[in-house]
Amino acid sequence: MTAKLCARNARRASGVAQWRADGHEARMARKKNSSAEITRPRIRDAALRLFARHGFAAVSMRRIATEVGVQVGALYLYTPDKQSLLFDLMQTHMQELHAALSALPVQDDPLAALEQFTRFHIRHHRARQDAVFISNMELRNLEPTNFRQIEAMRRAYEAHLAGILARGKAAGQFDLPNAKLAAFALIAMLTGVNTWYREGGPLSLARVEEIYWDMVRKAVGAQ
Amino acid sequence: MTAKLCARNARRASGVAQWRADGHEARMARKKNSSAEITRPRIRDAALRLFARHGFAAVSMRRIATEVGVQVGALYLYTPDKQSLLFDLMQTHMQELHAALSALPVQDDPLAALEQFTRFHIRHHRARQDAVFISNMELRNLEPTNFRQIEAMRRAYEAHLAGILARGKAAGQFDLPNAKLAAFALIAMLTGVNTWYREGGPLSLARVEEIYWDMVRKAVGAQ
DNA sequence: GTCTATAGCGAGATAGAC
DNA sequence: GTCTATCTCGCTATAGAC
Repeated sequence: MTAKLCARNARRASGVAQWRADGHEARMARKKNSSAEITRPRIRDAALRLFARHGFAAVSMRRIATEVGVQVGALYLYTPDKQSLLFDLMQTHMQELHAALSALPVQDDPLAALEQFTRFHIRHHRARQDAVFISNMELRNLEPTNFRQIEAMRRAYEAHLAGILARGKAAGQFDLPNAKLAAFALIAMLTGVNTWYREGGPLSLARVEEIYWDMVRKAVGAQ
Repeated sequence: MTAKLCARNARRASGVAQWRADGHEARMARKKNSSAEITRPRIRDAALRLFARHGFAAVSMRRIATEVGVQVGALYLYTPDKQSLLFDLMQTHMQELHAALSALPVQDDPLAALEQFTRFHIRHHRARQDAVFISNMELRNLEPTNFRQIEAMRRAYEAHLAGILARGKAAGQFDLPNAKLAAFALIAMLTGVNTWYREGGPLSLARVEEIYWDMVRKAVGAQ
């Protein structure tokens, strides 16, 4: 009984601390709906991290709830079920990826477009390691309808790169046997950075970008 | 009751068929220990396929048993627990990978060695898609001791390629900023073939080998 | 909006009959 | 070597109090 009360108090205290960290006045935590506005992103953050670390099937709703600091029943105020939570995370990730890609300046020159894509891919994926990991690993845990939606967004992303490569090939700037395969190969190569790169290692991300861009440029036979 | 007997008979019949397929006389199925010699590999095969398709955490021992055609208790004659079954599959895969790599003829020329490695990697991994998938995806489900062993074998494989690249760089045959990163990049790229290649597609595996070797050769700045 | 409590199910693993 | 039966546990999801 005593232990349970202590846990509650600790949870509430950390909730207030979070509000302060977000730059709000502490008293705003009392406003209507304020706890929901806190809890929803905290559930998403906890699920993202736990799914990435242990895998969707290995993480229980109880564990997510514990991480957030609520009881398991409270999670179902924010998601109808566990599957929807996974789909929501993956869909949001893919939507952000496409939005960020669309926000890049248009490059008429295929070589400039390829360099921009290469650097963008490394930076964007590096900054979202957990979401990338989940989106690559948990496709098989999506129900068919959900799978098709995510898969379509993946294909569109690959097609974007394949388009750049095809343009460069048509213009005689790239020397490529097959633009589509090259797109697959390059994306696999670039996403692979996430498997070994660690903050604080011997190489800066800027240096990694240079090294990978060097390999990409050569691989497509540019110049 | 009737249904259960039917299932049993079907199981036994298929067991005998397996023996025939292996080139043994049908009556050898009666020999001492013969069922164990059948059941063990069938458990491994079923686990390999199910883990690859649905993920380690999502596959129950009951499901593996059903696939093999035995009751769940029988699995524990062959593995002390589920974790050991996963580790055994991954360890066997890595050991076979190293054995196959060691069996390749020695190539003094770095370019010849790189071409041999590229073609070997694509072919070997393509022929073992389920084991490769598991070995890449289920590392996080290994207990720490098991993880360290598998991880060491992975690093040794990467180091082999990095060694080829470093030799070629030292000899002035390759133009590379960083041999170790190039090894990571090339392995990610080559393993990626498994994510899209399907038997019966428009490209033969031999053609895929050519296309990827073309990209690898250019990426390392050979010649 | 969150809690407590629980329904209903399936998991991993083991014991003992045959 | 395999089966049947079972122990014990943890899971997803829901109901109803506050």
